[in-house]
Amino acid sequence: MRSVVKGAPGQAARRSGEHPSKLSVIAPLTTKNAPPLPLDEVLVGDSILELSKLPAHSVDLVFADPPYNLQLGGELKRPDESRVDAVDDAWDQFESFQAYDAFSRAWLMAARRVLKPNGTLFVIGSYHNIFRVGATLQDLGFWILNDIIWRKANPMPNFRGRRFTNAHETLIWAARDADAKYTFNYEALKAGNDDVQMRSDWLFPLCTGQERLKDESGRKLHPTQKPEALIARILLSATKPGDVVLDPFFGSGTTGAVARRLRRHFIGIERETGYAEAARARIDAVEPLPEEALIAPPSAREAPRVAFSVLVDRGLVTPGAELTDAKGRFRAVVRADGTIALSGEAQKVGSIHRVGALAQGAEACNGWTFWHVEQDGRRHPIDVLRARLRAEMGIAAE
Amino acid sequence: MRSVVKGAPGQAARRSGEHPSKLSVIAPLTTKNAPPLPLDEVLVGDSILELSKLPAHSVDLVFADPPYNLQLGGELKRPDESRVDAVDDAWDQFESFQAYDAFSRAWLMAARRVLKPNGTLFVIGSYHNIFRVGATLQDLGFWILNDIIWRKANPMPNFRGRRFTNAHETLIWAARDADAKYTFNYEALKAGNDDVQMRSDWLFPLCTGQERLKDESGRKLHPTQKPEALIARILLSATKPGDVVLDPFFGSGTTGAVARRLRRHFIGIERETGYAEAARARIDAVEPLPEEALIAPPSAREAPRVAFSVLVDRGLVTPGAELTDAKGRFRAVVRADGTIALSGEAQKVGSIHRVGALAQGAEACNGWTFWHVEQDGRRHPIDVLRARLRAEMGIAAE
DNA sequence: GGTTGAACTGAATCTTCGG
DNA sequence: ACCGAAGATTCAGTTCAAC
Repeated sequence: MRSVVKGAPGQAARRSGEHPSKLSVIAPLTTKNAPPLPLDEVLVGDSILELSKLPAHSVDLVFADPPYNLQLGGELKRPDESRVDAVDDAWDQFESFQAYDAFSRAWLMAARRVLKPNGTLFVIGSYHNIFRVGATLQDLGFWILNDIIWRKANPMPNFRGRRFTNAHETLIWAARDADAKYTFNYEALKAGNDDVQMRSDWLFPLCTGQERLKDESGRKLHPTQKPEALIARILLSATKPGDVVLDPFFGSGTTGAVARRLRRHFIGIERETGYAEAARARIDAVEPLPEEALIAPPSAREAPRVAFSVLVDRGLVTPGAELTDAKGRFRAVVRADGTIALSGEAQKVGSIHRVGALAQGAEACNGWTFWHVEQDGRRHPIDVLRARLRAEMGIAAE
Repeated sequence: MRSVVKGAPGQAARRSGEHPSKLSVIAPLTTKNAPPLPLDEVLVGDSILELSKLPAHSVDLVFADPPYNLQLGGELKRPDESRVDAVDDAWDQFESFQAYDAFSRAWLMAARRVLKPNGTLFVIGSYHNIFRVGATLQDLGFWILNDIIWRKANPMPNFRGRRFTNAHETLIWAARDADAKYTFNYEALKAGNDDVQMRSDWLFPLCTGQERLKDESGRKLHPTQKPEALIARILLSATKPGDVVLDPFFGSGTTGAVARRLRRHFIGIERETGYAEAARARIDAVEPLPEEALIAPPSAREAPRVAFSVLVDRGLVTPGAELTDAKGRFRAVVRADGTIALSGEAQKVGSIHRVGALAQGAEACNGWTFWHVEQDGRRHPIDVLRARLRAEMGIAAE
């Protein structure tokens, strides 16, 4: 069985893939030694083993919700597959930490191999494990971008009254490499947050009620099912539609359900057949959102570059026209080649940015917002003209 | 020079000391190899060296704000071209993660030796260092009780729009040993938190304005001075009056100032003479709170929750009376059922807390301290009326 | 004296492209 | 890889000068 999200695997991968030149057009995701990406599937098996079968540099985001503590029954294994014995005295606690670190190291290394060079990783944990996971991922070369706090709106109280209510969990967001050009949908997040930057502390309720998967007897299916809103915030922050999201501890499949709804591809790895099957059924029932609902708001960073000279060429600014700053303190004249000349005693010629900086005695200046033209008796930043041209170009392109 | 907080060292230590049977009554804090505790002093020197000179098992709490190892790149400018005054001090520079881990291990081991068996440690950090510190302290045998998030009310934004606003720092609270019978003032914290358990996420503004120490030229004295409210929350949570609080990275002496105000003893260790001297002067200027203000509040059982409606029922507030905030900007009318109605165009009815929040456009509000009544031409918070009622009820019960 | 607005500031791992 | 230039980017405060 296979849940297929709209769009063939090849298309999606090509859309968001790095190094397109290295990929064959016929079989874009196949190399001699690696099978194609099992997109939108739940792989049943050991995380580290399954990760090792996937091609390198093939996923955009890893979301991981690894086991939190050391009392894992038979689940915790060393990289050599030997089992870690449960221990409870003080000396063996140290031994257990070491074993947990080896486990973290193994899956983080495997995940890092599978990540695209510009990919990022989110991992969630509590104070029991997150410090060890964080240190380990730093040691492996991941570059932390943020730590993020999931503030629980409705945490479980501390029944014995001996500690603070454990009302949060910690996420670490890290790039594969320090110099990665990672995806971060800054403008969209800000627009959805009352036009202020999204902070590193996120408030969400626990996964309860209808959203919480139940087994036949009405008991919760999975002990640590995460709220979909939390995963959605992650995918909307650090991926684009069509991107590939891998979850090596898939559990009840929240990552897959959210990915399908948001039109991202997913790859799930889950060791227990029961969870994997429940996840597949859950994901199949998800209706992807209409594509219009996922269109990102315009991002200045991603808009095509338009040189000031093009505005002159197209006649939106006439050579000889006068530019001023917002308050009319500085003046400059537009030249036919798209440079401008500062008016006054010391005439300087250069780009809108350079001359704007010179006028203010600053090191740098965004000429698009600094310089204004007068139209209909009012001053407008020349950025307005650029926006007008971009709009025309967009129409022309269609 | 020596700042002396009320109470002789020996008395205080006896009051809060573990294992009194092991201490001589004549010289309670002196053993053959260890000098007496330098209470309420700032020791100038290397943290690890100075810690090693102190007697073992002698302090109740360690608060540590170690270097964060920020690893900043070039300079950063705000969108308005002003320069961000970064932490570029030599003491924050480490060769590698390995070097930082060795440093953490050394000071944590030294701190652990000095802690009483039932003592606890708070350490604060950011994602740059906190994961390493957390893993190290677990390795050393500390037992984590909580991680705590300081949510900054007014963090510095992310100027380049490439990450989430780094709006929090992380504290780890750990016991010296897993079986420690540590101090946790659960009832007091709950009572001061509108009778709900104190959560692991704390909201405080940065240390700015009058509280921030400045040098002769008006620049901030120390780059990372912490808000007193944050340290006060820690001392009120995990120590009792007379306890000994040690801060191995004393800096501008916030821990000492708060300890003195709350009638705890402190020991500060600071490497830089300039900071140590400023800290001493700062602490000397602190007036300890009256002892009555520090007596542990009656437990929740003794001080039953009093609903606002009971104040109305008992006639301490009359239906129809007007409530205002401290500055008289918002007004509300008391209704007979104990709800209040916001005055103005859009009348809102609800609890004192809810309507207070609505008035300010805030998420939450403590109506007891927000709303005031006018008596004898002066405004008093309605919390005063609640206190009066509780006093009457107490008398009635006796 | 009160009000308004500009200036300043805070533990920050803070860009991208083309030559 | 390095370098220079284009060009994108801020929130909640406090302080202080100007009215």
